[in-house]
Amino acid sequence: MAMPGGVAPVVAMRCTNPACGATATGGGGDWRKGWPLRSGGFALLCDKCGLAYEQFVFCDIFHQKESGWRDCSFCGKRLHCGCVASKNSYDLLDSGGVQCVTCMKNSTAHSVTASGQVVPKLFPCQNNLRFFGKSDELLSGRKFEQSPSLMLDPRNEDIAIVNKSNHPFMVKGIEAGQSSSILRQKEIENGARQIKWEQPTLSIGDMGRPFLTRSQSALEPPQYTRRDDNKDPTTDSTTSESISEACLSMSLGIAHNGNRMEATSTVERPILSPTTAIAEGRELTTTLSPFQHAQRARHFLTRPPRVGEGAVFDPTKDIFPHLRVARPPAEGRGRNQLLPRYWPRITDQELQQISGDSNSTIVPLFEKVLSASDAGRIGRLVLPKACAEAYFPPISQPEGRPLTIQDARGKEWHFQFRFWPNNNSRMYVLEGVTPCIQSLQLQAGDTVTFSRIEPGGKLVMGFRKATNTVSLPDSQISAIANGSLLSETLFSTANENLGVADKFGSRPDEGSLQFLQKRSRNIGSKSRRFLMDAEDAMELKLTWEEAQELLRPAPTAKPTIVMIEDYEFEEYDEPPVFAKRSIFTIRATGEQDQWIQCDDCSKWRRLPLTIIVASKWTCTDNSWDPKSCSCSAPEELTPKELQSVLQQYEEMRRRKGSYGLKLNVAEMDASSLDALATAAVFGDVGNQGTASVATTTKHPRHRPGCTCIVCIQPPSGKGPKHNPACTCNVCMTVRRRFKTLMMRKKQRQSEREEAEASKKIAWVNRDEPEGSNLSRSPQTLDTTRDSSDVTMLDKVADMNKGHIDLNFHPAARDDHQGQHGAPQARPPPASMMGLLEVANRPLDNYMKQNGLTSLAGEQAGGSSSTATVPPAPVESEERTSNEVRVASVEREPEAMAVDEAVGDNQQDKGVDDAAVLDSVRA
DNA sequence: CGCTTGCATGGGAAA
DNA sequence: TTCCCATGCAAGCGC
Repeated sequence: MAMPGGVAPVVAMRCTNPACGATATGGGGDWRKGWPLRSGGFALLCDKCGLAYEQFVFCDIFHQKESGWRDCSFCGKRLHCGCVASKNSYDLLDSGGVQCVTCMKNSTAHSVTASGQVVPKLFPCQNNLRFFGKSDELLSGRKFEQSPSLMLDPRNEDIAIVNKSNHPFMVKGIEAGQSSSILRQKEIENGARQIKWEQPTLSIGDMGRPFLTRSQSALEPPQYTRRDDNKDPTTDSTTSESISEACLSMSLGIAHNGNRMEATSTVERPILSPTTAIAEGRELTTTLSPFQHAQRARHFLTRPPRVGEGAVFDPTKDIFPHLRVARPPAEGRGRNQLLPRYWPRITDQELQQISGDSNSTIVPLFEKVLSASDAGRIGRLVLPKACAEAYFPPISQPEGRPLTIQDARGKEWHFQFRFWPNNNSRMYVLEGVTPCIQSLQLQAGDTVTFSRIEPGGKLVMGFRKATNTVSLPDSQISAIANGSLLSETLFSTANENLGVADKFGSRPDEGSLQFLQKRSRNIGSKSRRFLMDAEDAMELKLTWEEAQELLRPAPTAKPTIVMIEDYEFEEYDEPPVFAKRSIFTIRATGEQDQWIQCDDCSKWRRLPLTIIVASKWTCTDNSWDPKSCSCSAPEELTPKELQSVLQQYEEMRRRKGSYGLKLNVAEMDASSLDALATAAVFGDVGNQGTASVATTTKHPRHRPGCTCIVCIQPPSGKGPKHNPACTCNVCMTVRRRFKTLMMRKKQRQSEREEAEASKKIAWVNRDEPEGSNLSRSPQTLDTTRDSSDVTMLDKVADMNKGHIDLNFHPAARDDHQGQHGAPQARPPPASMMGLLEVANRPLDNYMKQNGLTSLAGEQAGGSSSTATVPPAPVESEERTSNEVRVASVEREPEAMAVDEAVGDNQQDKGVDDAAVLDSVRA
């Protein structure tokens, strides 16, 4: 395209940060989106200046992002962020910063630099004329005298050309391909968003301010003036117009141009590039939310929009019908506008599935992520007040009215729609949802969507299992905010491994999802309103296991010992720190090492156990071993050893992951102690191998290797602080459950005693001398299992299925022994840490080495089992790693049994831990 | 004793 | 500061 004035532009991008001003030609820089420009689009920042966008985070119309406050660039007045945007308490400045309302009145003839320097208004501007950069420099011309530059707004693809006369002018749609490709590449490289710029129906800048530019053409004088100065008098009745209102006027204006009034969003479809709308959805909702249009324009509208006719804003429909984008509800009569987290995210495919082949159309109303109480047995689903009042029949009495809602399969569910008076307000609930929830197998974290079929107005509900999503465009910020996606993101890795599909009404891998949802519940519910950037979400693509591997107690943290149910726990006041992943190994001597990989040469170096290394570590940081403080130094481990260690490490992680994923929710309750059992397993392994991987699930407040109950629970940040006499609900429930279990156990045992009376002799013949179980060495266990062992293992397998067979108890064997000998006194109750001492010698060694209080030792006095257990033998070092691995695999069911058994044991210290261990190790 | 029901409470998001 | 809403909790009820 010929450039105006015949100037051959040099494509260059200039950092909009006045403090930086770096210019890159040809895309050599690394650019990112900066602060929003009042005229739409965003400033352009280079990586050189290192200016994070978050530093300029501001509140948009929907308050999706807040940073608390900003200072007026003129007077320094502190402007509190948030609602001030919609109240027009400040105005955005293209050079960054904001301008308070007072200064706005005085600044019509000014422009301003970010530093607060007031400069005269820059230049007469034609349509779409825009300036990015330091206005003072532009005026002085010192930067642009020598070479004309193009400054590109990454969103707008509008190019401001500055020629020697310092008159920038905008060229739309040209060179954008070249320049935007740079940005596109950078965006993709950064992984922040998968933005596709290929199909700009209009320029991207128009996407960000879809109607502004076009209307500016019609409405604005050819000047670079404040938006507020160019209000459409027919629609702007107030002196303080927000961006959205400006957009409203634009949309209506376009609606007048031939589209139906109702279809404010229909109007947008041909305007918006779907891909861009997705990518820039946040800005889209900021500047031009159809829902906001609907809200604001409600009094203009005479008919509700019809989804099936394309009335509902659906930026993905044309090209990405399968993408899930939060759609603002098409309508709403509620006084309050619907929060984005309730915006339905129904794909067209799902809409099609609901409506079937009929001519009916679906109006997505809202959705809600089920909370624990929603999905619980109580059968009440709390409805967002605004949604209930907007979309459900009005009710005046707390008793409410019956409501029939059809699910996607056509089945009708009858609920009671009612409310409770609550703080001079109402709390709306759907009662009787349990059958529906159970039928659809919904759980906390899943999402229920509510829609309406038109004509007829019948309510329909769909559901969506909490699952992973593909790339996370900004437009789904609202979805992130609603928590489900957060949890989805958090556990996306596991989900991806499972190949979980997200289908409307489908049933993806339920067991795994249950696991994930169970685990994500605590996070999701608490983080429901958390707000993250897509980048943050990317960063959080970790499983809990992975996250915990990176969490360590702060080096300076001193734990305080608290007693809970007679067990000692370490409590750290300081938050955990993120550490580089390391591998702990145990030698045959019991000595443990920490291995860490150099980020430069990838060699593994030995570190002291107590060292916590930050995210990046190289050999040169190895001040503990002068021989290995250089990348040129040879690796201490032989390749074979290294391979063995890494294999075990990966195997451990893999098996641990798959093990967890196989469990259902109920099992997970008990198996949260898997680390304990796994540690026990590998503790044996450690005795058998040359260098074994010491596994642990690290709680952020505890040291590596700690296997106490706190460590093996998610890092909630709040450790148990219950005392033995605690009468809180949890403790009472736990005790009650234990009591029930014990009663059932006794009942079953008495029943089975009769049934098994005929088998006594056979069992007697098979029984071994007292204490044989505990006195066995691990290798004996592996190699000399007799049939009774097999039987026991079968029972262990049953336990692994989630059924805690309380009859399977060494006490039963004792009973058998008692049949042919003197009745034996029941072993004194052992502690969980007694189990640990038996099964986890190396870890205990580790704890001692690290000066940790030996919980096992604390409990050993009262545990006969620990007293009778000989030290785990050290196996020959000739044993290969493969053998070690096999041994660990064989013992995995036992570990799982320990999970269950110990899990129950926690409920009451009186449980016969030693007996459980007997049975597990038998 | 367990379940249901109705209300209270408190954290946190929104205004 | 207001208000939403997830959840706790106690009273009532039925088995």
